[in-house]
Amino acid sequence: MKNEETAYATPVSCRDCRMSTICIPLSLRSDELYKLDQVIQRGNPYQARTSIFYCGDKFTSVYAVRSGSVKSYCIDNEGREQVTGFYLPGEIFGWDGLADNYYQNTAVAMETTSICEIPYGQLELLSSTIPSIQKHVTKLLSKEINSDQKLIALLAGNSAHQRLASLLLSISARLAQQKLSSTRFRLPMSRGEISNYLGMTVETVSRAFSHFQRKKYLKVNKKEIELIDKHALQQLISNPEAGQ
Amino acid sequence: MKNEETAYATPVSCRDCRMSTICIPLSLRSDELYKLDQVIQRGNPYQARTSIFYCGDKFTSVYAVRSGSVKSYCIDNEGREQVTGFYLPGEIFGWDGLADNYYQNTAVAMETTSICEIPYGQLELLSSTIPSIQKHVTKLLSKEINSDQKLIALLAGNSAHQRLASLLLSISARLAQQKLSSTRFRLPMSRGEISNYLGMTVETVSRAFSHFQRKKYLKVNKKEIELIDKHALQQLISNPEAGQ
DNA sequence: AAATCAAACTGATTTAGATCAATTCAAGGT
DNA sequence: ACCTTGAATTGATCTAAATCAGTTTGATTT
Repeated sequence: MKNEETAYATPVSCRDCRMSTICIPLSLRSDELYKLDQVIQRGNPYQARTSIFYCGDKFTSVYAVRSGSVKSYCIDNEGREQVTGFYLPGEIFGWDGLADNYYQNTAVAMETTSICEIPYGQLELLSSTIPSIQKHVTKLLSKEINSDQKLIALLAGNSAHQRLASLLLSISARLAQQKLSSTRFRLPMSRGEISNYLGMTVETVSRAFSHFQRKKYLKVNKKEIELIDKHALQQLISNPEAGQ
Repeated sequence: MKNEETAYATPVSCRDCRMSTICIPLSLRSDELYKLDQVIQRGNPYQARTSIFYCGDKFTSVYAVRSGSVKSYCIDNEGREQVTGFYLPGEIFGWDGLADNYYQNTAVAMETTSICEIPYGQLELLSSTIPSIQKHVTKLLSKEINSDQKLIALLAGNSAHQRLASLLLSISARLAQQKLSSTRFRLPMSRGEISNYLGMTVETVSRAFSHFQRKKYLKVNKKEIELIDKHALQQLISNPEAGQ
């Protein structure tokens, strides 16, 4: 049995979890919180490269990343893997299984990752008696739509440099939300996963990193990133001429 | 006052509407259907190029396309229009406003279009007493996620020819769902809107159409399309070498 | 009917990013 | 310590699609 008192131990309840503002509505009364708490499953951490669910599995739950990170991907028409999303701490994935009761993507831990499983049937039951939970679930779904549409716009309308800059700033902002450093971080994904997600090749990703480093926008060392000039990266996105 | 008896008149109730299997859960009891019916607004048709809502407007409603078609777009970082979706009869749009109560996109009628407005506040109220409506709403949101993710995969992993072929087959399949011809149809959008949506230029779209026509996959005459060899187009998507 | 204007198509040229190829580097395994 | 393996980087070349530059067509106005 693991020691529940240590910093990295699985929290006993949602109340102890620093993700709670994401997972649960802020306005939950304590008796309601208790009910939600009973529903959430806190399993052992997933090792790197292990799947949380597979494309085609029956939909049972949505999942919240507590620590670590997850990628979701599907197999495209040509039989190749296509990355469709990266999920960082505080983010919820698995909604894609809801429409027709089977997951449309495979979800894989990119590193050692601990995850809360939220069985959807029970969440639905809870929703029907606690309206604020229902509202929150709907908002989470809508947020996933918004972020997917931002990615669509990014892929359809931007250059390779702009896409990578966007991804880095997005990761930075999402880490900031979790009160983690927004300027120094370790990318959980490989160059190959980045390039696949952004619709380009590994070589182009690598060259873009080198370019940004030469321009002193950031420092790269393999997966370690230090953002030095976020403003310049922002400029690059809103004006492709910026910086040469 | 318009004649409600003619084929193109606004239906008096959801029961008369051939879109009803999309808008409402199939299992609705007649008293429940009556309640939903009371909530839905059936306004006058929108003329081509008129907006249903603007990006930044306060979120009030979601909308179902009854006839005609709608595009949604946002203004990207460089100030240019970026098309994020096309909506055909039977499809529902406007979910993007749900997350933070303001629409993230502008929705524009691409031709004369009649639309049912579903005020979200009232839909929410109805959902809380009729669980099957709640379930249906959640499924619609999840479907939007699935189709957005398919587009992400398309944009990130496919060539210009493959993207156009995918769009054509997607439109074909969606028309078929509405019992309309899946082989002969009129594209509601311009070449410019297609190219923007698919992340390419008008010239490339035009050349792709010409190529498909030379290959006898289809016949094009401006916006009129006749799909001759759907199988070949399908092949092209799953195997880029197919047909040279 | 002539003039205007925008959408669509086509050809010539350029280029961003893909592909091909080689090297470096770190992590495990024996 | 040495070998193997895979990820990442860098360079050289190639190509799909962008850009630039007309031309054609059809719709709208006068």
